Amino acid sequence: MQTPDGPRWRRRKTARPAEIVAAALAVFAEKGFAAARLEEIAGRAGVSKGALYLYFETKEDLFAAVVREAVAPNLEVIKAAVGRHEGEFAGLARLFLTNLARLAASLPVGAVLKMIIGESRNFPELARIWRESLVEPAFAVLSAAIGAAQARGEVRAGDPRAFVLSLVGPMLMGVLWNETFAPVGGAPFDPEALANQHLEALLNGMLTKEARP
Amino acid sequence: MQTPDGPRWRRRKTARPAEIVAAALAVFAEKGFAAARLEEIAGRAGVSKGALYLYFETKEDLFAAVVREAVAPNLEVIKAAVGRHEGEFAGLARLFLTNLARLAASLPVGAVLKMIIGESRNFPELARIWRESLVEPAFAVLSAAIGAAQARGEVRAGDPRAFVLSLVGPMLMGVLWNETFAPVGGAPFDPEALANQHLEALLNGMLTKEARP
Amino acid sequence: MQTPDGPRWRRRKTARPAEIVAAALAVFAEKGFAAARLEEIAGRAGVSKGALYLYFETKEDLFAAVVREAVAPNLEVIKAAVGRHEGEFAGLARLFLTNLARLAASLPVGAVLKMIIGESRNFPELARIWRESLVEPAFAVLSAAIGAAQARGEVRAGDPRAFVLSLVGPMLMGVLWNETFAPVGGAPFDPEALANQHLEALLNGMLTKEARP
Amino acid sequence: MQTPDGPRWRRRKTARPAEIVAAALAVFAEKGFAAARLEEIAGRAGVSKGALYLYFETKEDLFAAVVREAVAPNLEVIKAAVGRHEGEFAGLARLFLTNLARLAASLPVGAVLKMIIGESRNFPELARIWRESLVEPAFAVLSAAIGAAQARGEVRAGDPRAFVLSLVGPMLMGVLWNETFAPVGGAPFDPEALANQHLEALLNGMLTKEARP
DNA sequence: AATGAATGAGAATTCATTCAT
DNA sequence: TATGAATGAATTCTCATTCAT
Repeated sequence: MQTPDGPRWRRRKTARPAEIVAAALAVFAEKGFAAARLEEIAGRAGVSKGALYLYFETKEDLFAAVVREAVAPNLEVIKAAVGRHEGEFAGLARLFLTNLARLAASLPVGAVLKMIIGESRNFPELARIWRESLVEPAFAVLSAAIGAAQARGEVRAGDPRAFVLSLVGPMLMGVLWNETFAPVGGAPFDPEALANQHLEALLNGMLTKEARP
Repeated sequence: MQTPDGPRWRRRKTARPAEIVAAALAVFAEKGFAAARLEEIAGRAGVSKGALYLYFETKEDLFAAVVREAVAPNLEVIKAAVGRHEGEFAGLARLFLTNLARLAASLPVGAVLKMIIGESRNFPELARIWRESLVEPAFAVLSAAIGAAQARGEVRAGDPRAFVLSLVGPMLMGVLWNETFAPVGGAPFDPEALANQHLEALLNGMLTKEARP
Repeated sequence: MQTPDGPRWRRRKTARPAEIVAAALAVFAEKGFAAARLEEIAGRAGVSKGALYLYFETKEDLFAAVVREAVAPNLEVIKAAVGRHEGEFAGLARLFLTNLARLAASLPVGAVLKMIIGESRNFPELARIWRESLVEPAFAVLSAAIGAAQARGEVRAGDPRAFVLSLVGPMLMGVLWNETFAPVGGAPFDPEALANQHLEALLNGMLTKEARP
Repeated sequence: MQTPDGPRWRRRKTARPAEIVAAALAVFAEKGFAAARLEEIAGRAGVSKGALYLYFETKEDLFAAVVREAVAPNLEVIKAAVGRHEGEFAGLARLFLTNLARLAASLPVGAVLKMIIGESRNFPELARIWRESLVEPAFAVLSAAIGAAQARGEVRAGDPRAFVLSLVGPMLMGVLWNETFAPVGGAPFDPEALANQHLEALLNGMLTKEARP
């Protein structure tokens, strides 16, 4: 069935599942799980409806694959941060947010986030996977680093987990904003600019030295 | 669910719509529009499926009512902030976040936010209503205040809109977190504590004076 | 409950069933049984939906009343014809068609006819009532008269029942036409003019003497 | 209804729509639009409910297809008559009624007629299509022929359109009778016999020469 | 492997009928 | 009597899933 000089065709075949998952991510993120139609996913992936069932047992199974797939690249960001446990907290923070901004530029972070938020109650299993394999590890790494920095007198007193939200919240809301309001006329945020400005403000204070009490 | 010898139902023409909208908000927020079943909404509101149609023409119409209804209480927060246009920016920021935290304690802010984010692509009209009647006004008030404070040398240089995200992003992510991960074992955030800690850190700097470059 | 000088009110009450039946005839004729909504009938009769059930057990019961009611006045036409059994056939035919035309001018003959035709398969009982109490008697009277006239050498040979159709068919199609095509731009037929012209043509020949073979 | 060891269904993409339309015509004619259940149509067509939606968007759409489809064969009758514009009117009349009788023998003319009459008020658009594409053209051809015959002194004076009703009314009432009363015990009319007898009577007079005034 | 016609369970919607008022 | 809010069975329509081709 396969000509020795025509590997293009075989490539295609191997890539099918990934193409389907990519199309599915787009549709699930846009419409939500229930409103997403398999026909549209198949169409965007360039295959027939029936073909989906050659690779995935059910719609839910496909959704699970999408979610699991989406975890992987994000793990890189954490690992990149984890690799530099030592040194000042500011450096870690900068590294983390910068990587997040870079990620947002190349991958549909907003879409994934929206999907997770939107479907967590309908698919607790997946929310758990996501939380346990990605979110909690990230929180743990960052809040541990913050705790250590506090012990060194480097970071002000306070709940480390809340500080994590202080750090990443604006970034995440930024990508969610782009996902939610940009399509209806909202000016989008540039993740990188947002990361830089927020970092300086949060670390050093949004108020000027003169304005502080 | 019902006393066997009591009346099978009771006339509640005036109270019904609000009860239905409340039940619908809960279900739509939990499941999303498409996965929400009218039977469940009716059940939670204590009426029959058919009764919904006495007050709302379609499922979509009910959803629109829910979304529109949810705007009003949030507008209060903005108005409360607008009342104190003068004075230092720090005061306005405190007032705003505090009100937001108070709101989150009494109303399902996270649920509403999640609903808007999740369905914005499926119901652009409603996303537009939200943006125009609530989100942009809030952004406008806050970024104007920030711009003025910058002119007075009170706030550091930077894009005022990005600063708005720096200010409210952690709060919003906090309520979204509670909505998303609390049901699967995530420790919830207390909105008030989050607001206070984030305010002090953002305004004055998360790093201690000694740690600053 | 009734002032001695205000019999209007009592009248109203007594008239209720008749008013309802009249409204129901109009709606059933216009929409057919299944598409007719009790709410519309009630509205046109100026009563509430619930009030219908004070006078009629079910929608079907109301429909039966309408059909039965509609039989009565038509019976008059037949009786008027029956009263003149003797004399020439032409006289009987004229009398019959003229009465039919007069009836059509004062009562919704077309609507009733349409209703009967449209619902006969869904309500065989009613079709049977209609046929046995009105249509067959009319056919019997007319075809008997035709048979007698044939025996007298007054009417040409042929199936008397088919001649009945020849006689009344155009009139009935005329009222059906007015019911069906007049609302979408068809020029309506005047029953009386139709009756007169058809009578002369049918009885004496549509072709002129010269044109006959 | 199905051999237990045969395939559960068979692909019939091309044949299906016509089969469905035929089944739908039968059910719509019998029950009327509103009372017709898609399940019954599907059942009679030998497909599932869902399959209907592969070919027709809605119940109304299917009904429209049925109505539109039913125009075509009837047009043949008119065309056949138009082909003989010249010659005596009697010949045209004979040709027309004979074709109509033949049509009634092979196609459910009565059912279609009943459907149109019954639903004209609920679907004015379809009544308009029927009137404009079939009924008025037929009326125009026949009344023009009658007018010409009158000018030649061949047909007695009178409104040509009314004469058209005189000509076709009995035939149409005959097929409607068969549709309406035959199922409840009424003796059916034979269209061909009816056509022949009516033609002779109408053209030459139902009364014998001796009986004429 | 791949297609897409066909299925059928499930959800929104309608409306005759009931019943608290 | 009279009302009309409330019910729930019935019907249309959708779409994940299956399976003949």
